[in-house]
Amino acid sequence: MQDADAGLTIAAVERDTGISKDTLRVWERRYGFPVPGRNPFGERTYPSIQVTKLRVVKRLLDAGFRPGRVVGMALDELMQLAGPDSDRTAGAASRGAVKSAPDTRMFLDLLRAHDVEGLRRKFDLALMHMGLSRFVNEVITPLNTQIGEHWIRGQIEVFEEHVYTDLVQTMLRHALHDLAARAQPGRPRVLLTTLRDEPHGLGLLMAEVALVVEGAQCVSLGVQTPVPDIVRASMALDSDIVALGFTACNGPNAMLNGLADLRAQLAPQVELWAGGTVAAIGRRVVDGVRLVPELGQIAAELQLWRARRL
Amino acid sequence: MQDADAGLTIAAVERDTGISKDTLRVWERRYGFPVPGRNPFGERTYPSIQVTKLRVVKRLLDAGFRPGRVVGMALDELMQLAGPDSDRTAGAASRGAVKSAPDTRMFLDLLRAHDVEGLRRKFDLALMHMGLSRFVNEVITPLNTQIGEHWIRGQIEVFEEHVYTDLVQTMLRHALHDLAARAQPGRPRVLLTTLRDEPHGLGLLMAEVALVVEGAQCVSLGVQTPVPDIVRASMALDSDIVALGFTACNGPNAMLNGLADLRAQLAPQVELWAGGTVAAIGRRVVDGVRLVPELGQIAAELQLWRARRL
DNA sequence: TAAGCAAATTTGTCCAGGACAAAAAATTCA
DNA sequence: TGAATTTTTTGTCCTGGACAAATTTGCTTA
Repeated sequence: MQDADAGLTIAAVERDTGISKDTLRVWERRYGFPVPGRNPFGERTYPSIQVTKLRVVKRLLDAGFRPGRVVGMALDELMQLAGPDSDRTAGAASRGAVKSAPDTRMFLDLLRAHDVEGLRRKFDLALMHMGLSRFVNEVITPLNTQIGEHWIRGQIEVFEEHVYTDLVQTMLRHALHDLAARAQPGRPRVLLTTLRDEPHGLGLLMAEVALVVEGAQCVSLGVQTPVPDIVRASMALDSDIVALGFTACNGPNAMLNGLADLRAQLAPQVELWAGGTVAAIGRRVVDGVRLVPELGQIAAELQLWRARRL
Repeated sequence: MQDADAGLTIAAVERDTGISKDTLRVWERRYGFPVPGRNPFGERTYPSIQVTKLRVVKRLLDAGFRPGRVVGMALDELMQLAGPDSDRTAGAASRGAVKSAPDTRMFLDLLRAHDVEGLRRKFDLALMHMGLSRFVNEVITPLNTQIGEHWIRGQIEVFEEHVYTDLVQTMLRHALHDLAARAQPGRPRVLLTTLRDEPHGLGLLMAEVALVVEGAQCVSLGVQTPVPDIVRASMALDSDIVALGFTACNGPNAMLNGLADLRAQLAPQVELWAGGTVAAIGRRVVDGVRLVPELGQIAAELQLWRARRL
């Protein structure tokens, strides 16, 4: 029965936005936003309108903007900023949007109409019709790109994105299970995971599919494995390749440090592959790390690996 | 290059244990534990042995002990306290551990021998042999419990737990996909997810299986959905029930606040169910929230719901 | 012009130690 | 014995200062 204007506590805002209490207080001190009210005990209470704005700000930060530039702006300015391709995102985004199959549109429409059952059926149909590889390359990959762009601009609901991710995950794992049942023990043995601060696992799953289809033997640790544990796993499982997934949502430095750390601790004969949105890495090359930015390259890379092994 | 004894930062410990920075500092001040070292910048660095103890302490707190009693104890005393069913935990724990099929042992051995392929095959075999419901109830549930206990005591590698989670997730999603293909549109419509600071999705997946088997129509948002987005989703998808998953990894207060928030914002006719390790909640009851601590209760709860609807 | 390097700025996280409400335990009283 | 009160425990919030790491800016050199 709480009043809409009662406002959220700082802990609630941290939960809702993912911005830490420390950061919320320091923004208030430095940028004059947010400006919460106070309850009778002197504790901050954030009106929901400010929380909304905080959510938009957070999205822009994840897209590469800096707080000093955006925290002070008005809400509608922020929306506008997220709209057209802004200088920061232009590089990665427009290059990815090459050509989306015409029917991508249909899947998106179903998602936005919240017809989950329909979407599920259409996915099944498409998979059956196209086969796994083409399904991943021609449906899922372009959909990911489009949804990513909508996400940046706040043109898609958080929960819509969640529904999509969960659905696709089920599709891919279903396929993986069937493939694994038929798999022959073979090389290379690939260990898949993401670093500690990378919570997105869809790309990883897609990579696993691509690898298994090509006859590699995969073990996935899921997301967010600390570096020392990746090292231990690669030893225990005797892997030939450690494949890491990345997205744009974390600063490039976190990536680079993690990669360098891992490379240093990994046995030298174990290869380290980095996939996903590694555009940011492209500039500064890390020694001993193979970049595989596109799913399509995985087959070729595997052939190269096998050739190298002869 | 990092030393094993370098120690974790306070933020890392918060992530690992679920104990907030504020609480960690105040324990140090009040109980003299933990006693982190300091790095050259005066920042706390927690040796991993202390983090291990903190994990055990956290477990005991969630089971109902009070900090004043346990924070000062030695590690082996704590283990002893945590090991056998202690007075406090007797209720919830022993009921869950009813009888672990003798072959639970076998799965664990395969996992700890890092025989991923073997584990996968044995899982498949067991599923085929027992059927989905029994597989979940008699294999996965006890395995989860056992792995959870090993985990607390540091008797299992992080990556082993990751392998297990990924494997089970694939098994369950494979089954869910097959079920969904055959599903009839029906009631209730259930929306599944976890709150923002709950990253564990296995329990949620198991609940989804249990619900779908009983003829409910499920949409899962995966893990870590912010409260406002859960509300929007439940409206957009016209759900009858919102089901949240919990584990012990977050403080009971975070849960309770999140639940209360959500209940207040959700349409009144939508039921709110909380499942998983809700032992901590049991004491303080939240109005308008149904507690479903055991998977086995889901079928009965659904019957009740259907009866209520007549 | 581009590239390398140093200085300045931005930004998130940490710290200390005080305060206080809510929950739990202990005590008192009927 | 049980209900009502007081005391203790405990988590979270507060202020405002500090600082390293990351980034940008300005300057110099090939």
